[in-house]
Amino acid sequence: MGLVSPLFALVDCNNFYVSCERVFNPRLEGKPVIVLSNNDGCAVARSNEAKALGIKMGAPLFKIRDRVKTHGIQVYSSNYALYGDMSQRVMKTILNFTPDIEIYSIDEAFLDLSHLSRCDITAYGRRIKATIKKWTGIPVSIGIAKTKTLAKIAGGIAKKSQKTGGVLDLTISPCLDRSLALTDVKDIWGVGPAYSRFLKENNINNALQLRNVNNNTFIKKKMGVPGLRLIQELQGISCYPLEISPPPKKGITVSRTFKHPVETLSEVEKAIATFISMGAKKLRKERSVAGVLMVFIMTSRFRKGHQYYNMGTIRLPVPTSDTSELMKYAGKGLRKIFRKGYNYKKAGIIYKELRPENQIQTVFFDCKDRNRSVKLMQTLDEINEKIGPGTLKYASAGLINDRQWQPVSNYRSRSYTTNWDQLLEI
DNA sequence: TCTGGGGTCCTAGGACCC
DNA sequence: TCTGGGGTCCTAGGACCC
Repeated sequence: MGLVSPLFALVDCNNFYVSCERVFNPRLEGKPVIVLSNNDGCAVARSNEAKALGIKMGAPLFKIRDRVKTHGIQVYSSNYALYGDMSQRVMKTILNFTPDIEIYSIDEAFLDLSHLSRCDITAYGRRIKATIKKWTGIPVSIGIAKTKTLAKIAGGIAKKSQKTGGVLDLTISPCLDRSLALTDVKDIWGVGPAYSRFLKENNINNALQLRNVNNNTFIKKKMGVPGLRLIQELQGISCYPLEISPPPKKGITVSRTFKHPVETLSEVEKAIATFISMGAKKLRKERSVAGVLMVFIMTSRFRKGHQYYNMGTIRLPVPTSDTSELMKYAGKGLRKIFRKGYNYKKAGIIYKELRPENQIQTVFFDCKDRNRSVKLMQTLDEINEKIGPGTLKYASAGLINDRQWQPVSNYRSRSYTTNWDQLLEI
């Protein structure tokens, strides 16, 4: 530690969701393809061809229907079972090269390459890229640099520039400055719309200009401590180390936008009950219990006029991951915030103050039989694991066909890799 | 009548990420 | 008509305490 100066690589899957669909449907190669968010709402992944047609990230499907039609854009509902499984395959492939990997998101990983001999770094990157493509079918770009922020910039250029062949090492300085000058501030990791506007108002337009800023207090005032770290990272001083084992989660959220607005308390109750159950399952998978439960409901933020948003917070007497107990409290919370006369478009639950399940302190007057509840939940999870999700559930979540709020996905591909009934046919 | 200052904790909101 | 979901961190301001 500390003897070797750090060297990071960022492995970033290209248009990940689209690439996953292409692995199992090669006819999509070379065609414009988009993958939609929940409820087939917005485009959340676009192939290069779709980007070239001007389809923006997050564009609502109903606004791009005409282009979809005229250009024959291939449309897919998101298939998270497939993407999650493909992600695992990519990460396992990387682990064949080094154990020092931080899985940063479903389609990105940081690698620590500090201990590698510096002369053949780019060749090493190319081997990783070729192996991932060969073993999983997923194309990736790789950026290499002294800090994570610089590796992100390198990866961004590697993805766009044909010349790099998908791998760019920015440790060599003339190349570094040129790349920074070519990087718009809005494309820097950690710079969003607000900071981008602020920087441009002050004539800081690219990453090189930001790196060379000498008035730190003015940055600190507007962008806080993260702003200062950002500049350091651009200067090659690493502020964000590799995090090999992920820190424990601080909260678990389950929320959905309803395709059709929901008016009645009983409909919202069913949705909330379902979210409680989904979230409780996640809690148990993490071997955690929640100390605080929050319930929220809201009307559409795109609608003019009467809006309503509210959140109910409930401190649980004893932290728990028991579905029926959580449902009881969620119902109370919901009834506190529910108002008649609104069209609700979205609702959700949040579990907070998570802690390991083996650290619960019971209160003296706790009358619930906790051992029995733990056994019941284990049985429930096992049955749903074996026979299929949703085999056993609580009646309060509603029966399959009376859920008006339930999501739609009209363009779903099959779960090629995770469901025996949906394997690829040849 | 004159009425301090420092510390902690909590929460809401803003900013960012994918 | 139709507009995603799940996270993190930081900061400012209020409540409260001594």
